[in-house]
Amino acid sequence: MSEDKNTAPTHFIRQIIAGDRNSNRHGGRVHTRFPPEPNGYLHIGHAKSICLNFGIAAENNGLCNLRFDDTNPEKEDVEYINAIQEDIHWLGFDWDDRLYYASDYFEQLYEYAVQLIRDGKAYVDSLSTEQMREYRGTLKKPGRESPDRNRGIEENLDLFARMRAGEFEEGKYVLRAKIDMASPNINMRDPTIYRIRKVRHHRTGDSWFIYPMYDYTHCISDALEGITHSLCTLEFQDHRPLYDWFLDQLPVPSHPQQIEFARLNMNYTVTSKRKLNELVKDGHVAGWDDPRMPTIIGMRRRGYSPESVRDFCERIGVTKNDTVIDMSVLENCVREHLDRTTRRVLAVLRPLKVVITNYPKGESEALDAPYHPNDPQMGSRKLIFTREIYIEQSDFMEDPPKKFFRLGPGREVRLRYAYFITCNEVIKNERGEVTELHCTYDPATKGGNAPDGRKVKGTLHWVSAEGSLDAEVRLYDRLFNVPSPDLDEDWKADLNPDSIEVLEHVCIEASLSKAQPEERYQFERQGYFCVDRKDSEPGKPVFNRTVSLRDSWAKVR
RNA sequence: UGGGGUGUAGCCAAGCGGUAAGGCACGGGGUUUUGAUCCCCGCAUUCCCAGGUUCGAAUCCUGGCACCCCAGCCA
Repeated sequence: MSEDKNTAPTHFIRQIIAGDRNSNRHGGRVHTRFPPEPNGYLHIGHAKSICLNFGIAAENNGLCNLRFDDTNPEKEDVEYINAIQEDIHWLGFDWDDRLYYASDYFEQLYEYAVQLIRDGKAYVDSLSTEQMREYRGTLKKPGRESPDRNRGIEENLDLFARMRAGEFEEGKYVLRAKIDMASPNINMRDPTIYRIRKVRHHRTGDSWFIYPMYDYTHCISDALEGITHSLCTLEFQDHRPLYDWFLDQLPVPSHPQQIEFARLNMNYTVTSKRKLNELVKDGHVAGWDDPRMPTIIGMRRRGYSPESVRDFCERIGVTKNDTVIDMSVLENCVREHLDRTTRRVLAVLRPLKVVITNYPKGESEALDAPYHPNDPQMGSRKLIFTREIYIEQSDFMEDPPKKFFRLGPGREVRLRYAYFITCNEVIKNERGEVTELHCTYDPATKGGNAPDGRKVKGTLHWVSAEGSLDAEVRLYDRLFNVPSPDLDEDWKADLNPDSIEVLEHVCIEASLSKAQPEERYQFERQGYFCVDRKDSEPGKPVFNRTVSLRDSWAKVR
């Protein structure tokens, strides 16, 4: 988080709440809720809502509930209920003992519905879906009243009870609120509040044959929980009159205020549960936690820190504007946090053997290497230097172009924290591929400093060829706590940079480098989350040694 | 004349009648044992447009224009 905010960051919701506390509205309380439907995994868009809801509550000494909006059993599953809770915790928020389910209120909701019927404010309708659409009118033309609209109260009561009892097939009847078929707001044209669904519910099992609709359920759930500020996205603005209508008709314990804000859109990123679901179901990705996914768990696997995501949500602000956040904002948050919190290690992914010809055979020495270039507090570890080492293949060019700063024939570079070395001989195989380099080192440059003050343009990562490579690479596992392949057997094969596992290792360090967008992205294809690396032009090497975040992202197949 | 929203830089975003914050991106320079980090400097005479009110307008008024959302027995 950027704690150096000199000006108090603000947005219209914070202002509204400050005003409400000031005027003692809701008794000065602030109580929010995060209400996901358990029909998929949480993504970056939800993170915005989570940070907003839990954040607003914390800032105002209030509370934030977690409530599963589980009114549509057809799409929902316990798998999601568990995953969602883990994701919220990972992000750093907690609802204490305030975990609720809309389904907890089914009985109460039913009683309220009966009350609406008694009051003549709801009726059982037998119109089919198609008929109802027809009767609803259009955006510009008012709707017509259903023939069932004036059914007697007793008959409505009887029918509704029998709907609950499961006497009717799906679609036979619905319960509708009796409001205004001519309303310019289509949501007010006698919205459906209960439908018959003979589907097993993940929590209530087979005890219900009817399920309440969102509009009816959400406002009442909020009211029952004593929510003061019900924050939701812009598309629900038109539903607010309905939200208020239900609460005005019923003897609910409180009347929360609904406040809408714009949902998050990010370029190159799909924030649609439906589409993400499709990617998983159709096998385009390995799962919800595939590192390419913009899900919380996907970002987590990529090595993003929760602090970064929270910072991102703070930086993008909260407004009613339709916006598309540039991905670079998120990436900057990740880089910024990782840069100051992660320990560095040296790594070689595609090894090229280097023999230090003037280094005594069989000898080795331990060199001190700090874990962070700018933070001595992080300590250091010893690197074992030997006659044979590996460097990154891309750190050597036999015929280097002018802007290439690294190793080449006759060139001198620094091995980080070790010595200056000069390349004297290039060994090739039958196919003409470089397989080994013969270099000499300057013993006077131990630690990487030249006593005579001479400079080198490049500083290379390296790793001893004698066993310590594993040790150094393995540091990633311990440092970043991510699963990794077994590097013992054949580390060369396992270090295939096209594999997701390596990607995860690389991501950490990778996140620290910037990249040119043009080089990195290809765009969303057909609305899918599908980002590929645009191949760099043949013969035009990419000099930035650190694999970039976006490269990594794209390299996964 | 359906209804509901929104227009401040390439992308976000403060601003709430007193003379355009900040971040990302970008460009230039410096430090550097990661081509990283870090540090400087630059980046809207103008706020969708046009009128009006005012000593003074991004802020108030009038009229336009553009974009987004709504016709599930989804949420």
